[in-house]
Amino acid sequence: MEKRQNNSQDNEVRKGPWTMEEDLILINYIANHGEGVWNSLARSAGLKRTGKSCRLRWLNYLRPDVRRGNITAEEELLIMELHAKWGNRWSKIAKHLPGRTDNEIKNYWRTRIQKHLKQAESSTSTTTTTSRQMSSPDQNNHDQICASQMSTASASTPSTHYISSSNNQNDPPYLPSISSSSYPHLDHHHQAMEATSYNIVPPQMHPVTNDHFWPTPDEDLWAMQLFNSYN
DNA sequence: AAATAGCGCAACCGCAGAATC
DNA sequence: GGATTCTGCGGTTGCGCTATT
Repeated sequence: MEKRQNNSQDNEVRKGPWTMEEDLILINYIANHGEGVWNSLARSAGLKRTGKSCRLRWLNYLRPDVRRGNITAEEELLIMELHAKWGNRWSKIAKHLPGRTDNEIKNYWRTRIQKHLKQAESSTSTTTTTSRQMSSPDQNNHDQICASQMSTASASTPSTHYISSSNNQNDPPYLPSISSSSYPHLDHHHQAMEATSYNIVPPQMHPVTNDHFWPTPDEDLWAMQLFNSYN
């Protein structure tokens, strides 16, 4: 079936890194109208981006409950555990790691865990498992590797069940957490800003994750505060 | 100090399934 | 019921930063 390109691609469509102005437009628009219907959102907001691009930017980067900063040991364990169970179902795995995005987990897996597994493999195994299986994992082999890694990891790390996973699978736990390191990631791209310029209620320490978070779950408020802080 | 390699991550792409017309 | 559009997912790429030579 021939798929037509999105309407928002009919005109000139911007690609590449998002600018501060684009971020602000998107944040402000979502604060006022909510998210969803991304193609029309992109058009209505006046963004020269595809709906897909807007969605990705929002979900992976701008959303107020996105947790930034290092993956903790507990999170890593959980990722390995869930990956052993489900394979590369990153979005499914991400639902059990509040504030982490599927993209982040996927990247983390590919850049860190896979590397560690590879190293462990090369030091402990001279047999049949090939590096190709790691770079393009066959699911069964992959799960076996993960499972063996899990047993190793569990031996050295207390097998705590991290994060209060929601009882309801369809209702992922909401932690309105923004780690303090989310400042630098914005600064990195938008040099004009400094953390102190946000003028937002200071973050508190989350009792479970030991991460910083804002006590209000009000995303719109967060977005509006952020928006106002630019002006 | 310059060149290069490696790494991390944001963003893009293609595809499949769902939703809508 | 078929065509079209939208959404979400997993895989991949490319760029910027850092470490190493």
